Amino acid sequence: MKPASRKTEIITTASRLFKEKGYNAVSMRDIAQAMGIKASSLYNHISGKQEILSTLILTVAREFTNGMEQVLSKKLNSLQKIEKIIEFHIDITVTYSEALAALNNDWMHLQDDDLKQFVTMRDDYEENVRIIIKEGIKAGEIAPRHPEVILFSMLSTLRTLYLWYEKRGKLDVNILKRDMVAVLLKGIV
Amino acid sequence: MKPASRKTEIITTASRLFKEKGYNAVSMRDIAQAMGIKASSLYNHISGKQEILSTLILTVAREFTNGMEQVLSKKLNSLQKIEKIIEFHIDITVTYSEALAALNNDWMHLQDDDLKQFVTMRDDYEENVRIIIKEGIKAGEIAPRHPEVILFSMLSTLRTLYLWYEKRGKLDVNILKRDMVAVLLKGIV
DNA sequence: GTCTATAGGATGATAGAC
DNA sequence: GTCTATCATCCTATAGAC
Repeated sequence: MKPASRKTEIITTASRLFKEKGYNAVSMRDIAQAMGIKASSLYNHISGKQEILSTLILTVAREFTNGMEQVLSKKLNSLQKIEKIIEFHIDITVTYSEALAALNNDWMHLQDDDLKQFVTMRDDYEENVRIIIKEGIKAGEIAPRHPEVILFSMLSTLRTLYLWYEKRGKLDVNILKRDMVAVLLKGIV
Repeated sequence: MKPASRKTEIITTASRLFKEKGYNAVSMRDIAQAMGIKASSLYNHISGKQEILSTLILTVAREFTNGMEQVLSKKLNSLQKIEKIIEFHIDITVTYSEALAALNNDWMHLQDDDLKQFVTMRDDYEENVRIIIKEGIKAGEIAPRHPEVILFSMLSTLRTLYLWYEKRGKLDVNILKRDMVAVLLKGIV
């Protein structure tokens, strides 16, 4: 294991604590204590608490945006696109499971331009999934149900996967992808 | 509209603010200001901030427990039970949409016995759904996929419905129930 | 790169007047 | 039932010694 930079260490330590208690319930003293140093020492590596939050959230948000761009750039039908989306969601969840807690629960504590960037990325992302679902319904690949219900059901499952992945972490990622695609696409009946 | 008691007014005001920013980011001064009074006046009606949180969360948690008891008391097959669960989740979401934010995101800030009560109710609830799914698989009513994937997919969709219900609030509750049952049971294909 | 000390402000809660 | 005044504590962040 290569020794991570101090800044990286701060961010990963903070993300673990944010996941447990949320951004506002974790103090700079908490983060420092978990690292065995004093709160004031943190400021030698980061500009403040906000930098931790925006680094965490925007890094992962950009991963989602990249994943979506990859999917859109390929010649696939709607169902294949949705399968790919499910798969890269699972990949991102496995890689960034702690940061996803902050992204889901603490994004509203971002400030100014960071907040705007995040909201734009999130809305664009959602709109792209919405378009894919509507195209799929029009093409007869997806059942003609309310597109918003499909969109919501799919995204809420994928967005909260991080909460659940660790508990049942023994599950192989490929089995998870296969079963998740099956459950979301074909239901449980 | 009957004038709600001051205590009720505090709790509903707080729940709205908690939903926007989370328990720890909302101060007693914020709650008071939203009601047009001073923070110190709140303490004539409630014992403290913790009482607001535990009232909010435990009230809704008991609704879920009641709903589950109702379903378990009836002679239904597994699929019928799951349909009923989806339906009462939607009913609770419509009635308590703001409190559900606190239940989902701020339950870890409950203290002592309130925290224990909540965790017990949540775990019991989850275990009951798990048992129903496993029975359904055994009876051949539910597809033989990983029960934990089914459990998670269903509960994560239902638990975060509150986030989404208001945005698309025009949607009729009965249409929502019908489409949600269809999407969760039969998938989107 | 970490420390001690501390500034400057917000927070939950209480006491007591009206 | 609400107010003003206040306490004790916590918070983020900075200054400066080592």
